[in-house]
Amino acid sequence: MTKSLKEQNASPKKTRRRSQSSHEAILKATVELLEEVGYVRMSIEGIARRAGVGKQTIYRWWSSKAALVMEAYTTVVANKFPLPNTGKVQEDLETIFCPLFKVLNTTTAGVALAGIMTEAQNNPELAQAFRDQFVASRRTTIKKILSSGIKRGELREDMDLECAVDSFYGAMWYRLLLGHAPLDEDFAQILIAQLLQGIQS
Amino acid sequence: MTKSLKEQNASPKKTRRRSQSSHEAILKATVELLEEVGYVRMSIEGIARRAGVGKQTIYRWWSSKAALVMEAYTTVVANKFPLPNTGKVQEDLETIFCPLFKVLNTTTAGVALAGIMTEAQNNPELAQAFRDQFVASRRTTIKKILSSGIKRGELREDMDLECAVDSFYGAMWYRLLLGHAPLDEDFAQILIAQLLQGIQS
Amino acid sequence: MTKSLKEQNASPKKTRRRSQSSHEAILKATVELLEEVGYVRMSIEGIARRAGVGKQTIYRWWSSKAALVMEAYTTVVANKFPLPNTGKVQEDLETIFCPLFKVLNTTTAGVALAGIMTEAQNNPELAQAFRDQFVASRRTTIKKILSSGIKRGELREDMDLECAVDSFYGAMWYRLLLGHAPLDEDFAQILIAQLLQGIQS
Amino acid sequence: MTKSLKEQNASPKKTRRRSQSSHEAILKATVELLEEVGYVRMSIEGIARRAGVGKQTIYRWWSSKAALVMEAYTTVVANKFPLPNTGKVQEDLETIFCPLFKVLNTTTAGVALAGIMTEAQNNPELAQAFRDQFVASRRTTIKKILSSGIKRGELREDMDLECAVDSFYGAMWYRLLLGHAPLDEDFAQILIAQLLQGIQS
DNA sequence: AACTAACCGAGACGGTACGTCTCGTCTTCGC
DNA sequence: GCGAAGACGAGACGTACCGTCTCGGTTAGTT
Repeated sequence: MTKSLKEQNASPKKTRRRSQSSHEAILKATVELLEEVGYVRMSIEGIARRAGVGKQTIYRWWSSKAALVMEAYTTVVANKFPLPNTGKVQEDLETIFCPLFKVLNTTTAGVALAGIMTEAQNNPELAQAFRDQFVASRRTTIKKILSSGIKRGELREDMDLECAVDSFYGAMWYRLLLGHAPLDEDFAQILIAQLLQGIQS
Repeated sequence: MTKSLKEQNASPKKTRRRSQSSHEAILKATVELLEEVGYVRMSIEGIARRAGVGKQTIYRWWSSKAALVMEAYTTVVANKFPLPNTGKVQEDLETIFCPLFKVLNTTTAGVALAGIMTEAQNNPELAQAFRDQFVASRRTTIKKILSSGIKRGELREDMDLECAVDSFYGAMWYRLLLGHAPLDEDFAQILIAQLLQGIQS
Repeated sequence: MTKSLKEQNASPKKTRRRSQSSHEAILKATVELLEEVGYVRMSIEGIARRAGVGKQTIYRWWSSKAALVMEAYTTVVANKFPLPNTGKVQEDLETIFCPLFKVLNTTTAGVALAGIMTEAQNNPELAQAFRDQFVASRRTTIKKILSSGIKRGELREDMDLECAVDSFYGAMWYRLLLGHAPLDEDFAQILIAQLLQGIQS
Repeated sequence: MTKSLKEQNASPKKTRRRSQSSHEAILKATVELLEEVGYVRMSIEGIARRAGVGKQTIYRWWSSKAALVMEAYTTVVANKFPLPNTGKVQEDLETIFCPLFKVLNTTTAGVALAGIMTEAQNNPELAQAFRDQFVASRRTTIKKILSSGIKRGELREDMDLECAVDSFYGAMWYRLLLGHAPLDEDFAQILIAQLLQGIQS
């Protein structure tokens, strides 16, 4: 995600273009530092130093630390979990959430996402971008699965889709941010089962 | 929440004690600034300035900005919602969550909680304190309600209590932090109904 | 006197250079504050505030408050009193010391020098710099005058040059620092006369 | 030197008097810390800590760090060098200055004196006390020796006493504070000889 | 082949806030 | 009522980064 969505410069400019090597060095340094020191301890100055790059080169292309992190992780996390949506609802959901929880649990992706959410609390522009570019597509995936389930008659017609999606992702974020209990595959299965069946006897 | 739990000095110490007026002025300034500028823009220096207090007096009694905010809001939010737990499960849950969502939605309490969660991402000590002193008691309340429901035969015996609690509070935090949809009383009711009944047809 | 003597970078560096206006504003603020509040009451923060400059800009170029004061006064006091050394010893010495005492007496130069000497007591690096860059050249001037006097036969061959110089400057510093008696031109004349002739009958 | 000269309470009050042991512990801690960390690095807080005494107990009886140091050293240095004044001027002066230079050179007395002089630059009250209670008596001693010399015909009648004293003590302080050359007994002898005879051929 | 932007690294700049330190005063309690 | 203990308001310390702003130097496309 670069500085602006309006970057699609209608007129393909004539002069020197963005340095590919700097771009990569910056993203690499970002990922490394995120692992090493965590989100808030990671500074733009530190990234520039590590990447062997001028600060301005970072500010030129990204609007904030979080935008940087978002670019670094968006593609990685994004396209790893393609849409199944072909079998039963429960299986489809497990196909999505089990590996997702595992990745958040065992890599720095969790810290990165938590960092973005953190910064979004005080950066409305980033919050918007995060919702639009990252969260929305993942929510849509779940909604499609649930919608298919409704069509197939597996799920109630009167259910609240948004609320259901919030239940899944809410529980995930809650454990990710609060850390009071493990965010593992077992949890994914129980969560899915329990929401599908309800807890009423 | 002061710096240590051991403050209940069984031996009433001999020297000058904590200044009551400073203590109050600091908490007051904290609440005011939180409303005015938000969590991250609020600085310890600013609080000290506003409270007419030396910085050291803040550092002496609180370990971080978040600890300060936590003390300022813990009591306020905490004891406003006493345990109902006398009727049906659904009613009890609504008695808890409807006013809670409303408060988070319409006052600065939501921003404050989000700030604490934010800082907890990089302050393990605070994270622990937040879980132990704030989150735990609220989770316990819900667990009691659900347990009573199980005893009364309203809820399944084989349900996962922790997972159920995560579903409720997870959805709440998710909307609080991400802000993609309103955290209102309607949402509380739908969330409760849907989790109780499940979404399966 | 900037942070290093090696600043005469034979290779004219490439990046943004030191801001001339900031440099001047800092020296100006230093001199002003020295007059207004005295050496120890003068703080780096205060200088930065007065000069409209970031603290880091001061720390970048000077290692201490004293180094700052030294730069501010070195040139001023230094080159005002060129070497006479052409007539009789007594006249030459008076040409040096009379205006020097007057300046120390009637301007803030005295306070500044006292401040440097003060800080030098606890800053060996500064003490060295002060001796090398400030004191030494003034002592050398006097030694040249006295040496010429010896060659011309005006002064004894067996005199101790160092000790003689200490007698002149020692008396000056003593009155400057202790303030028990005026450091004026009369004193300069008596001091010179008395040391030249001795006090023995 | 205690806080006030008016402390000689004509009416020996009935209530608790100054604690002798605290008084001594404070002076002892002062001397120790002066040796260990030097004048400016020594703080009132540190002295109180070392002496096992409340800060207020120090502030009650001394007006500043320098006043403390002055009391600690005044008696020590003061009465060690009794007035000779019985032989020839040169011998008398050497009897005074040789051991004095040696003490300043080889003990912490030099650092202590330098510290007092340092603080006096920014504490007029202390400066006055230092001149009156410490410097004056030492100057008087020298003046008496010189006066005797004049009476005996050893020294010129038209000499400037003040200026002569400044020459001796000035050179001493100059070497003590600047440290450009040793302040030893050889220097004392040369200084005395040279000032007595003059440097003119 | 020369021109000419834009981009690059480097890092100085005015600032804010950090968390620590010490100051000199104020308050409490025990002896 | 003195003295230890230490909390208090104050404010400077030196550091870390912020985001902006020059600097030359280095690339690419045009021309």
